[in-house]
Amino acid sequence: MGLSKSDFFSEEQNELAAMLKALGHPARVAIMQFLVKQSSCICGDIVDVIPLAQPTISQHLKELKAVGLIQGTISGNAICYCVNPDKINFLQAAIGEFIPLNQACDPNSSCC
Amino acid sequence: MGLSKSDFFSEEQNELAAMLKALGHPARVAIMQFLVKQSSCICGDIVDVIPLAQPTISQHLKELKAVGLIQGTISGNAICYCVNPDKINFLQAAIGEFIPLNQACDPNSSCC
DNA sequence: ATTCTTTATCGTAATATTGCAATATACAAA
DNA sequence: TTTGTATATTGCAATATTACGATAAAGAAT
Repeated sequence: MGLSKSDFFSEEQNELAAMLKALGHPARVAIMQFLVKQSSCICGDIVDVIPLAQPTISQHLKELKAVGLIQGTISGNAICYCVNPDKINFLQAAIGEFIPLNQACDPNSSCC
Repeated sequence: MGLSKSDFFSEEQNELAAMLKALGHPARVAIMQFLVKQSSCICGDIVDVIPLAQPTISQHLKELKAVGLIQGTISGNAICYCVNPDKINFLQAAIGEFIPLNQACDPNSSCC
């Protein structure tokens, strides 16, 4: 159906999935990397760095903003985007929970 | 177009995005959480835990397997899935790089 | 006021994803 | 060999995503 049965899953599962999904596109990964590299939020030149049309970039930024991974504030003419470290920390911790602490069989064993 | 211009982006960007995308669905998040909770790869009962039809679960497992996040080995009749900690570690490190080290403006400043 | 610059929105075509019923495959058990 | 159990594949309908041209909106600069 193309629609996930998000009603069943928990709030946490849905939010985590939404954030991961937002990052699950090379253009958005590239945007994040660029913003971090700037180490400041003097922005507006993302379009020059990524070979996608301006409306497309705007759309990708919107998606990253929607899940809180980046923030944008109006600065006169331009808009100033920067990464929200809190969300990244949350993501990193959530991913860390996917590491099995005491996995009974290691990936090289006969089982896995 | 629905097709990302993945030719432009680097191998790393594409691979990272693919892994994040694979996790970007609540059902697949739930599968990962279940596999980790098992702390062993005695599997086969994922279908009982997640309210999706067996072919749908199989498809989700296939996607997680395709990016290497999980591994499955045939164990007689059933198939034994378990998490690949290496890939999780890779992901966690990659996400960590999204944290701005010396961001010139903090999210509460006038800028961001 | 007009023009330029920057970002957002709308509309839309191409493609991808999600979900499942039906069916296939593969091994185990009887 | 037949039956049962576990997983995969196929086919398809519903929906979502991606990309971009055209256009709008909003402030800056002249």
